[in-house]
Amino acid sequence: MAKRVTMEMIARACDTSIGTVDRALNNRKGINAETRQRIMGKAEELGYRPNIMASALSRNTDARIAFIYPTNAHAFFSCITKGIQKAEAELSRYGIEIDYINTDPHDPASQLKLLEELDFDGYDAFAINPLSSKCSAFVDAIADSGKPVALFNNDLPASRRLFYLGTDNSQCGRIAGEIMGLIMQGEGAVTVLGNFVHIMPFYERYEGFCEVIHDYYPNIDIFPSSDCRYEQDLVEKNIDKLLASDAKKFGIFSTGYSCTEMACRSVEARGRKDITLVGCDVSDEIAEAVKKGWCKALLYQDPFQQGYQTAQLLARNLLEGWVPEHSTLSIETRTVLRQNTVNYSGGILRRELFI
Amino acid sequence: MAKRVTMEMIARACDTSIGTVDRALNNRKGINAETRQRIMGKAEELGYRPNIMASALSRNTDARIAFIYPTNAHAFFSCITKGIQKAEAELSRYGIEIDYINTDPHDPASQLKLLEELDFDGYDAFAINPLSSKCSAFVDAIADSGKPVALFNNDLPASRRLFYLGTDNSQCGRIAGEIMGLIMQGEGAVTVLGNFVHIMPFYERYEGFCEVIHDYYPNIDIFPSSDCRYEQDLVEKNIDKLLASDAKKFGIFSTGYSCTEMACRSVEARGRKDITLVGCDVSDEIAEAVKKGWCKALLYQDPFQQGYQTAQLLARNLLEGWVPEHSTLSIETRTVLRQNTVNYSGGILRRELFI
DNA sequence: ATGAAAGCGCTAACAC
DNA sequence: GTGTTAGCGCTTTCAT
Repeated sequence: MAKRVTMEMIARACDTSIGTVDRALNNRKGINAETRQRIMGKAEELGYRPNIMASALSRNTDARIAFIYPTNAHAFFSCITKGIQKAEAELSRYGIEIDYINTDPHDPASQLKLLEELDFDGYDAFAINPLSSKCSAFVDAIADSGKPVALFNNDLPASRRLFYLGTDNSQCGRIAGEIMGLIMQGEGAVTVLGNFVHIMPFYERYEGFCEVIHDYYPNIDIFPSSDCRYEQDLVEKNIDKLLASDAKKFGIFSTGYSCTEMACRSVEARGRKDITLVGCDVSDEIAEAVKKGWCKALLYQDPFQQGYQTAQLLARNLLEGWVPEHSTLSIETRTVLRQNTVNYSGGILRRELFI
Repeated sequence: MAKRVTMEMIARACDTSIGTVDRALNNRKGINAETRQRIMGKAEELGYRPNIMASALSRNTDARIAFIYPTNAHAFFSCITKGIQKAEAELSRYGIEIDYINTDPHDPASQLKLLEELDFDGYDAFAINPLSSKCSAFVDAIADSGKPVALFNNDLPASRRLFYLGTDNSQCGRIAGEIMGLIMQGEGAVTVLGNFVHIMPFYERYEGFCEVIHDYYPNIDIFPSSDCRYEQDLVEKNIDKLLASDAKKFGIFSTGYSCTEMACRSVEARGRKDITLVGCDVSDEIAEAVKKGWCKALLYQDPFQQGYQTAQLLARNLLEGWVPEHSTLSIETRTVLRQNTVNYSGGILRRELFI
């Protein structure tokens, strides 16, 4: 092992005690400002890097991370949870504990209420999937108290988060546009389904999609579509409108899991494999539709990774003071086609086989 | 922190000393067989799990992993190295060191020679990308000595490796077939390029590809192609033959980075964007061809992950005795289209932005 | 074959 | 504000 620089070496070099070095290095109170400077300088000079194992061993008490995010029955959220749990299992050895604090995905207000009532002192770090821009105030308040807060799945760029981790929604839409254009060979009419009013990322996907169709496949017409909320009827109406046009080829880009499920049902009920359906997210029902050919491709946000990586990175910040170079961290959107739906089970990339 | 079971607790419960518990738990010599049994039983009963931090701290000396794999100038190999290096940086804190032992990718004999001469005693674990089935003997010899050996990128299923980690080549071919079928709308003629004689995985990709074309797109003809080795001329000849047919649409599946580069050049030189070219791996040149539309899609093996994960998992085995549930671990093949080539730079998924 | 004890590098509690 | 010291859970060496 390369000779490791220890706190004791710094103490000797500065002609002081290891206790004072500890105070300086860890920003504790009760230390003379210039002593701190001197020690920090020496540590830098010697290339000191804390031994996190000794640290965790000595601390002998867990750090707690609060994971605040919505859940419901859909696989998307349970995959996030599984990812966090995997990280938790790995991190428990390093004295990190995680609390799961869930609210309803469709009720931003309940998340805000929860944040208002939460005892922040009980936690050392926070990971939040914010449902509303009003969460910013809480993020900033926590950050002010010196504790790290990570955002995932949905960003609040104006907040003082340590980092945001998620997929690039615009690129998701762009890839969908590319697949659509390739399969439709640059001609026909398409429509985009989504719950645009309620869910911000859907709009970003829509924009990315339109950009690509516009730039690379200008002969494909984009039919304006009205919001689908969570209603099959509205989906049918939009598809009816699309099919009523005199185009030769038809395409549908569905920007979220719920409308993807509805679109799959609709295309299957109509028995129209000639329609190029491209969707988002994976569930067992959606995967089945892809296997049978009703849906041609899916864009996968890898929710498991979103949970796992957020937890891991936050732990790294806690354990070794790591900070990201970029405050926005992305998970690459994966493309799922018929031949790799087998990798997905319960809407999740099968982690018993895949790393 | 949940009350952790320590060696001291086991020692007390067994009315023996912590030193003896250490001997039992870590399979050291100099301990009575039944004492060992008793201690192991108690440890199991109490749910003992070693504290790897205390262990590493106390050991105060590094474990060494030998990484034996081929390299040349191509991005594919440098990405593997970058992945290993990332793992190394993370693992150095846990007393793990890595040695990089490289040979020429096209010279299996030199790798064998190296294995013959290597001092196995200098290492605690081994990660090997084997170039020949003759490596099996070394894998087994090392395994017999009780040290873990992981294989990556290329498997030797008959060997006594701890695990194999890589992509599913058959699925890579299947996905390529799917993309080809979708874009060609199920009709036309395709050929498959590769270096089949020398490189085993290429053949697996070929088979997967043919399966899908056969099962789902039976109206696409597959033209037999002769081996391309590393020669542009041979690629041109194969493509000439393909184009000489009376098919309306043409497709090319290229099974490795070198023939993908050559195929991109050929398609561009011919100015034939109508040819559906699907390739494997990413380099700057290949990415450029995708951006410009000469190549429609790439299948990416994520060499970075292959290196990174192999190192991480081997370390986990060393530090905490982890063993995989399945001895074959896969990295999911990624699909790269024009809209996500920007994520790749120097043939690698940009890790400064992407997790 | 077994036990005792000295650390590994750090934190936290206490003394000055 | 600073120094001292007792552990954290384990490995390793030295007695027995």
